[in-house]
Amino acid sequence: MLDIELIRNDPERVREALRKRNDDPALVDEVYALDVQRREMLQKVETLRAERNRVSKEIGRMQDKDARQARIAEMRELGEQLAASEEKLREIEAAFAEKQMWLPNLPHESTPLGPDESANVVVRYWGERRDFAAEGFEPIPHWDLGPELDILDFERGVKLSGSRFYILKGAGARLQRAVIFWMLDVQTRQNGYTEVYLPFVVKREMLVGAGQLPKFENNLYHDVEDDLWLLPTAEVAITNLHRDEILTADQLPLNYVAYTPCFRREKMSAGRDVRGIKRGHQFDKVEMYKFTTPETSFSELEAMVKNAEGLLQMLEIPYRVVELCTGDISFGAAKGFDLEVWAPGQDAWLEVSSCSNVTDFQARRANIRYRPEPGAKPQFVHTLNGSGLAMPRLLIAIMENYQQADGSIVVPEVLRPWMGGIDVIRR
RNA sequence: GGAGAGGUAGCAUAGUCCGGUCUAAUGCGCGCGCCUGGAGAGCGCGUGAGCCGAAAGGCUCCAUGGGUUCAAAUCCCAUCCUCUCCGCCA
Repeated sequence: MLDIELIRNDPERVREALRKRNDDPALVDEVYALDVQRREMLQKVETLRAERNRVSKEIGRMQDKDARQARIAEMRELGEQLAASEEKLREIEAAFAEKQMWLPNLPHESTPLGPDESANVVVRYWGERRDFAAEGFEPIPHWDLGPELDILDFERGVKLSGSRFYILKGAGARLQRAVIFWMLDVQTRQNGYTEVYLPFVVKREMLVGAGQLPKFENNLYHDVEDDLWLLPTAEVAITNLHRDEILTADQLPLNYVAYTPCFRREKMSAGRDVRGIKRGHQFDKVEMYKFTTPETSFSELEAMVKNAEGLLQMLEIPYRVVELCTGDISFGAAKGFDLEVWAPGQDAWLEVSSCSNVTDFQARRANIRYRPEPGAKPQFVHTLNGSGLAMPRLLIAIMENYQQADGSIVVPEVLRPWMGGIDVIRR
């Protein structure tokens, strides 16, 4: 959500932000017009309410029966007028609130300008890509490696739940568990995050607060009976942890890390990434999240990216860091970086992390504030989220980067304490 | 799931029976000041959030949503949540 003052005072700046995102700037004017209507009607309603309040108190003190009855009759009439105006105000406010929820965050000035992902900027590469030619074999993709090793089962996943579901088996399931446990340990012990275990379903308002609703409704799984929604990312739950709270400055920054499964319908991506486990309806993720002051959010974003990079460095998997352009940053983000790992079996870069500074966008929606100092007026916090890291893709990268000529997979050194003695996954 | 009790501004409580200076009180906490060599204690003052308005000022919020009424923390209905007991259960 944007500050309505900004739309009132500098609508052109907001229109420009939408253009940079490749969105239609007309939305700004619709919101603006509704705001004007809303304030007009609000003043009308409040004037009537003030009158009613004043006279009602008077009636309470009146002794003269007839005069009292006359006043009551007057107020009865005023009450009807008021009810009609209130009804109109409710309608306008609902329309205003809904429209406003479709406005994305303003991109930060440092975010590169561009219409889509082709304008993203690779800011650095890390690690040497393995020279398979020199080793004398062709790397194969995980969708061949996995079934061959009997650690990945596509058919039975589809049997249970339909397309885009799969089964991890034996050392494959264990490897995923090892990666998750290891990442949580690094995040909590070395990077200063507090682990939280969260509900995997949340109420509708939480999705609105985090920015997934109303715009991305078609990507979410939803239990109609109880109006509970499956998390598309832990970010949704963590954002709302401090909903409607006023934090103190010395509590910030708050750093959270959570492991959750994530559920996405992916209807928009039908036909994309159909091979393998890169894009499924269910995946596991360890998510980093920060609540910060406005002054520190951009430096905290850098720190968060470094935290995610550290994991890949310890795993010794080559990756690159991509600075997202205005047309590719997420709906709520002002600035964002993706981490992409090298997947030699497919000769492709896979996104395993996206780190965003959402500034006060979610904080406004979820009403998360802090008091800069005792007695000061509450202000919105800044929030940041980033994967640290996302599962099946990291698993893909491990499988494909650590594969050997005989089709076995070496377990990365750092994961071995969780692998129960398995150093090499072989048939 | 059943029975009972409850949800009031950071926390704890009063107010609800019987609608009207409740414009929501009190204690704790917190902030500022006095006092002190310094701190504590003590004393004094202050202290919810949001919205509209150029300002004066006004409006909203007593779990949530409806309703009754000139007027609702207070009365009525529904829902949610918490606690106690019972039942069931991993």
